[in-house]
Amino acid sequence: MRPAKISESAVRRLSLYLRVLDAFELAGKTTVSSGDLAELGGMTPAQVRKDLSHFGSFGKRGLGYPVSELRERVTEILGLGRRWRVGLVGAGKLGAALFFYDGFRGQGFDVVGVFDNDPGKIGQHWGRLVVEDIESIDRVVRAARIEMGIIVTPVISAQSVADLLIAAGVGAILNFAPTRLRVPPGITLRNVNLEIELESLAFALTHENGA
Amino acid sequence: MRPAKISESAVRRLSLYLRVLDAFELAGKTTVSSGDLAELGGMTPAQVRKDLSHFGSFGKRGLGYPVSELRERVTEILGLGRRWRVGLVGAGKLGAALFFYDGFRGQGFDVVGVFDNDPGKIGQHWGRLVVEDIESIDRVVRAARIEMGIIVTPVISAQSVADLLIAAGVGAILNFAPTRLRVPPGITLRNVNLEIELESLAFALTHENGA
DNA sequence: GTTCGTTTGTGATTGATTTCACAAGGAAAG
DNA sequence: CTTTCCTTGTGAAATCAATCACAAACGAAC
Repeated sequence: MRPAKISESAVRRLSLYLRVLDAFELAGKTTVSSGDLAELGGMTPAQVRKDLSHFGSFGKRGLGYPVSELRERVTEILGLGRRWRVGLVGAGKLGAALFFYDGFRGQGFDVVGVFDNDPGKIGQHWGRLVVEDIESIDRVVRAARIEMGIIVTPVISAQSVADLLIAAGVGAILNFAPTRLRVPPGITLRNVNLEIELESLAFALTHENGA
Repeated sequence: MRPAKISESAVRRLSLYLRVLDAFELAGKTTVSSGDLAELGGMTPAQVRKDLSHFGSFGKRGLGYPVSELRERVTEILGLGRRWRVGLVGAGKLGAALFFYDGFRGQGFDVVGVFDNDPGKIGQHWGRLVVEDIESIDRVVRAARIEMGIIVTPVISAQSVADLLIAAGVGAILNFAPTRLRVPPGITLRNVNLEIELESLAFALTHENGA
C-alpha cells in the first residue's frame, strides 16, 4: 500500500487519471476500464493498470474500476484529501496570474501568503491578503504554517528566497525562475522553465525534417 | 551530426548547458570541462559528454571544451541561431504575464500575434500589437508566418484553438490549459500543467516520511 | 622527445521504465 | 451450473536512459 518507489512520471500520470475520472464521473459513468482511462489520458491500458497496481488493486476483473471509488483513492494517494497552504514569492505579473488563477483553489491549494521585495508592491491588497516584505518570510511562513513555496522572482533573488523558505520550514518548492536552485536533501523541488519549453519546440521544428 | 534520435530529456539538458555556458563566458572563462558543466548544471560529467557527443565532438582531450565555440554550436543545435515567430492565444492574466516577460525575446522568441475571443479584449493594444479575434487566427498566422503557438485559454477552448493553429500551419504548440490536446503526427506539443506540478509536490510531502 | 597529469569520447554495463502476454477472476446468459 | 466474454493484475521481456570505466588525445614541463 505504501510502495517502495514510484517514479516521478508515474505520479504525474496519476494526476492525469484524476482528471479523466472527473470527466467520467461528470458523464455519469460508474465504471471505467483501463482502456477507457488510457484512451482519454493518452497512454496505454497496460501502463494504467501497472500504475494503479502499485497502490493496491482497485478494479474488478471483467468489469473495470469503480469511477467514484477510484477517484477517491487516487485523490488520497496524491495527498489531495486535504488542503495545502502555499506561499507565493514574487508579486509581479506572473505571480499575479498564478494568484488569481482559480484552478489551484479547486485542487486544494490555498495561497495564504504573498511576498515581494519591491516597496511599491509591499502593502498592496491582493484579495484578502496583503503583500508582505520578503524579510517577513520566516515570520509569516511559520505563523500561517505554510507548507509549499512558489518562486516567481527574477533569477537573482531565487536562491536566497528558496533558502529563506526552507529555513522557515517549507518542504516543497515550485520554481519558475530560470535557474537551478540548490536545496538540501529532503526538500522537494520542481522546476517550470518556460524558456526550456520553447527551446525544446525550436529544436523539434529545426530537426523534424531535413529543413 | 544529424543524430538518429535524441531523447526529450537530453534536449532539455542542452538548454541548461547553454545557460551555464553563458555564465562561464560572462565570467571570462575560455574553456570548460564536462565536470565544470556538470557541477553547475546539476548532472554528471559522463552525461554531459554523452549528450554533447550525439552531435559531434567539440572538446579537446586533456583540456575541455572551448566555451565560446561550444555555446555557438549548442545554440545552433537547439535551433536558436535565428528568431522564431510565436502566436499567443489567450489574453488573460497568464497570457499577459507571458507576453510582457522579457526572457523569451532574449532567447530569440518574438510574440507577433495575440488572440482572444472576449470582445472586451479584442482591439486592446499590447505593446505594438493589437489583440485579434480568435476567428482571425488563420489569416494572421499566415500573414505573420507564425511558427509556434502558445495556448493560455480555458480548457473549454483549448482543443479548438489548437486545431485552428495547426490548420493555419503552426508546427509546434506549448499548451498551458490543463487538458490533453490531440494533435496530428508531425506536430510537436509540450504541456505545462501547473496543477500537476503542485499535485506532485503534495504527493512528495505526503509520502516522504510516514507522516 | 619523453613523461605526467588531465580530460574527452564511447563501448559496455547497469538501472529504470514501458510494454507484452497470459493466467486468474468475475459477470451474465441460458 | 456451465460456458462465454471481458478485464484485471503481474511476472517476463523489451526498450530506453544513465552511468561506468578506460583507451586515446592533448598540453605542459623538463
